[in-house]
Formats: sequence, structure tokens, C-alpha cells
Amino acid sequence: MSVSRKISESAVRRLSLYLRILEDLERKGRNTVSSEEMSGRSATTAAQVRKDLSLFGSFGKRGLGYTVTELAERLKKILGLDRRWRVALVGAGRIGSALVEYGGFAERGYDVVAIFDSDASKVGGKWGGLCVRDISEFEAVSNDESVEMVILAIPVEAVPSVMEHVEKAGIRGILNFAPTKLKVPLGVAVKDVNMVMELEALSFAFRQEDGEG
Amino acid sequence: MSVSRKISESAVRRLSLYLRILEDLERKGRNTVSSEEMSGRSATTAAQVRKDLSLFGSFGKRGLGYTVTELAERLKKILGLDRRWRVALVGAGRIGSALVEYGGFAERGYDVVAIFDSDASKVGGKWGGLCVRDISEFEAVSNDESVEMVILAIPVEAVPSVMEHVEKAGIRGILNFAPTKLKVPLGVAVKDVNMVMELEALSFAFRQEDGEG
DNA sequence: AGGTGTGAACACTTTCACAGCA
DNA sequence: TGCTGTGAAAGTGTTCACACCT
Repeated sequence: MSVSRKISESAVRRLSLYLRILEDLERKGRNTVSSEEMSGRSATTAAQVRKDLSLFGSFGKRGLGYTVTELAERLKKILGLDRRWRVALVGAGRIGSALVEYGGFAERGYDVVAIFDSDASKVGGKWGGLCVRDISEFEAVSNDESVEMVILAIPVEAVPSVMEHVEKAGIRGILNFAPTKLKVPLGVAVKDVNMVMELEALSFAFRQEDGEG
Repeated sequence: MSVSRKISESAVRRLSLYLRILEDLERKGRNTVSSEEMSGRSATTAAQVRKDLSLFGSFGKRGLGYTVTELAERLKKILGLDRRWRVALVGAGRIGSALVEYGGFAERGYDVVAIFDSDASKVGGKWGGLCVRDISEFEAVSNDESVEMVILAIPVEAVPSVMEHVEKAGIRGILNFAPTKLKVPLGVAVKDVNMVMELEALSFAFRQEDGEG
């Protein structure tokens, strides 16, 4: 069945979305679902849903559809959600605080196990049970705590020096909130979250509609 | 030169990124830049940079490159950043609070002019100079305040009822933080920001590398 | 009949390669 | 010479349409 095949970024995003839909159906006690129905809830086409799923195997039954719980399990496994992940937050600023307090991460298997900052006034403070450490301790602490991924919520200026620590520690996954493209060694995965960029895409869309104001 | 042509999502994202690079170069006092250098800073190729820009016109000089300030101005105009936008925040929760306090929006031309929630205990409270209004007032207030875009930072359950107000008010741009695909009328642009989805894409990337755990 | 799984057609994006201007 | 602007080629992703299974 699976992989060594290249799965597209957008396909992975859709898998995430399918999983959310399945979990909703599960709560509602539904047993099976068709690609047709999944597509209706996810703004794609039925063919797209089937193709996406078929990249990883044949999970459905012809004439019947997919078994909700079974497909949800499969997707969780595919997305790496059948285990917990140990995550460090770098940057104890506003975005960092919102993320830690938000709680949605833990719910989905991502445990924040360490927090770092370079601002001496923040270091030592308690954040939801965790002590904010100095970024210079990153390598040591992230080793001790078996940190696998990093959430980078720091200003652009701080990126180069922080990334040095992160690289040295051998971190291989980064969720980047800094509005810049990170340069990372091969084998390190980066996902960018940039809210301002999204807003810019929105105002661009407006412009288009208005025939260029 | 421009439009009525369909510009891809990813091209728009890159334009945003180019603009950020240009602003950095401006601060450093640089006059011109080549597509080669731009590509180096943005993890694309020089050809990609040229193609993206050429979608909107010929901004460069052969043999010389692009004039930093001029290109920055052009991109701002293309992205709709040559004016300010009036934005409403719906959802006075943690994410909403982080966004409002963050300040990066105002800096780039997006002014939060109204805040809404449906939680009676939050309504009436002051948030950075703004009073939190009840969501039932959305239509009236967003009309008065000429709100153009909405930042939706609410739980999934609240989406349907809130979207009714948003639709009625004729809002045409939505930055959506709720982890669900919004159903909107034609002509309404939606950008999704979903941090958990990004983390899932990260752990998926891990899986691939590890040869499927 | 009903709905999956998938090759083949199509559409869109990116890269290549080079003509042409400063 | 140096670097842009752009058709044409290559590469990816999406949609179609139907064989096939239950």
C-alpha cells in the first residue's frame, strides 16, 4: 500500500480536514460515510477524496463507503497522531502565550514540555506549570526532555541566533510563526504560519474583484 | 499589464514574501536587487521570481535588476496595502486576544475597529480601547464602522450562527481561525489559519522520513 | 443499484532556455 | 556583459469516467 511516494502538501492538509470531519461523524454516531458526503463537508470533490485516500490504501467498501471509525484510525496513523509528540515553545511573547494557553495542542497529542526565551526578564517565570528557560540552555534541555518539534514564536531579528541552537539540538520539525522563510538543513520540516500574509492574500482577493480599485 | 487573469494562491503568498524582503533591503539602504538575490532569500528560483512579477507588469531593468523602493511600492499596491482596511474581530477569546494585542496588523494597514462575542460575560468589556459588542449587533455596528473584513476566532460550534450575521452584513473577506471549512456565498474570500493542521502536517513529514514508524 | 479505486485526460505551476534590452 | 521577460517544455495536481466489487 503505502509510501516512498511523494504526497503533496495540499493532500496532507485535506487529510487533516477529513479526520476532523470523521471525528465529528463519530460523535454523531455515524457508522459509514461516502466520499460524496465527505466532499460536501470539505469543499472538495468526491473524486478528490477517493484519490487522496487511495494514496495510502483501499479503506472503503464498494457500494457502501468508508467505515467512520476505521478510516479515522487510519488517518490518525498516517498523520502521526497515534502517539504523542514532545514540543518546545521558543518565544514567550504574546503569540507564544496564546498558543500555550489555547490548549488545543495537547488535545491533539502535542505536549509543550519546555519554553524558552532570550529576554532575561521573562526567563525564570512560570507559564502554565513550566519554567521559562534561557535560550542558551536549549540544547541541553531539549535533549533532556526529548524535544522533537519546536514552535518558533519569535521576532525576525532573533531567528538566526535561535536557529543555531535549534539546529545544533537536531530538531527536525519547526512550526514557524516568524514572518520569514527559514533556512534549514535537509531533513528538517518547516511549516509557516503567517497571519499577516493571510490578510494580505485577502486584501489581494478584494482588489481582484474590484477590478483593481 | 494586469489582471482578469487568475493568479494562483501560491503566487500571492510569494508576493507577500517578496515585499517583506524588499522592505528589509530598503532598511539596509539598497537601491537595486536581482531576481537571483530575491530567490536566494525566499527559497524559490530566480525564474519563479521573474515570472511572478511579470504577471503584473515589467518592473525591472535588464542588466540591472529591480529598483527596491519602486518594486516595493508596486507590490504594496498589488496586495492592496496602499490603503488601510477596517477589520472586525469576532470572538474575544484567547486567540482573539493574542491577535489584538499583537499589533502587527495595524502596522501593515489592518485596523481592528470592532470586537464581538456572544458570551454575555465578555460583552461590555474593554479591549485595547474597544468595547466588546454582542454578536447580535454585528450587522448594525459593522455597517456604522464600515467593516470590510472579519477575523473569525470562535469555536466550531459557533460558526453557523455567527456566519449568518457576517453574511447578512455583506462582509467579503474572512480570516478564519476556526478549524472548519466555511461555506460562503460566491464573492466572499476566505483564508484559513489552522495551527493544529500545520502541526499535523509536520508530524506527517516526520512519519515519511522515518519510513512509517 | 450504489459507491469505491484508478488510468487517462485535463488544467495548472514551475522550470528551462534564450531573445532582447540597458 | 548582465539580467529581465517570456514562450515552450516539463512536472504536478485535479477531474473525469468507468470498470469492478458488494
